[in-house]
Amino acid sequence: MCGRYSLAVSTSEIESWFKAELESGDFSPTWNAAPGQVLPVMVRRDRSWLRPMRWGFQVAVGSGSSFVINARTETVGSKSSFKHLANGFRCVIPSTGFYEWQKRGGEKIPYYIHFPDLPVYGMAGIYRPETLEQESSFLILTTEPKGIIRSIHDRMPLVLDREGVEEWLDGGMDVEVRLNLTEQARGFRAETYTVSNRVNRVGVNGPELVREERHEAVWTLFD
DNA sequence: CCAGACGTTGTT
DNA sequence: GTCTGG
DNA sequence: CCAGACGTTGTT
DNA sequence: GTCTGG
Repeated sequence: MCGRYSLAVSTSEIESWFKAELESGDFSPTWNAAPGQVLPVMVRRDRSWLRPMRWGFQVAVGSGSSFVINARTETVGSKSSFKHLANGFRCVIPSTGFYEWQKRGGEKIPYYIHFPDLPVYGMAGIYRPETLEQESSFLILTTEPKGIIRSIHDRMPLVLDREGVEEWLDGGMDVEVRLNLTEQARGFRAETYTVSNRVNRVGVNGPELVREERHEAVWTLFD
């Protein structure tokens, strides 16, 4: 699953990597992007835009509702809550790395995961457009973890390189077909290591959050 | 038409 | 609220 | 994702 | 246990 990530680059670097223009506002680099925050998200209209959106939204479930921050790639195209968004409101969330918590005994140990060959990348997402009642908000799609990441957690975000970003945003294909295409292995390295549990506190931020405590491995993401 | 499900984890 | 299944 | 709160009155 | 806030 993906519940925290870093976006440790300036707005202008995001604009240039994604060839997109910021619609409004400004963003500082962050090493602790968390659900509930407003973050830059790429959408495609006439051209590519970076739009401020809130991470997560309420989904009706049972008689009540739940705050959801992820959707499974396996089911996003068929679940009633997400199907319409997956077909019409796809987006890409800029990122420079993400965190996963490994359960070890009763402890949860945070790992930072990033890609040395892909220092900036996108995560596939869907979003709810702005309405009179509610601001725009997004979810991050999750998938089966690949390679070394399997030893940390059983889900991870759907990571997109430049080509993947185009495949996810472009064209008129059915969302199931599109996901199959987007999930094709492309083979780049993932570096993973444990970090300080200071990242647990959403109010804490700074480059020290991604400082390595214990190195685990550099491995191929897709094998 | 109505009834029932509808999201993610992780744990048992 | 909205979709699927019957 | 994690952290932290989680009830009611009435009074200041 | 469950909800809210970040």
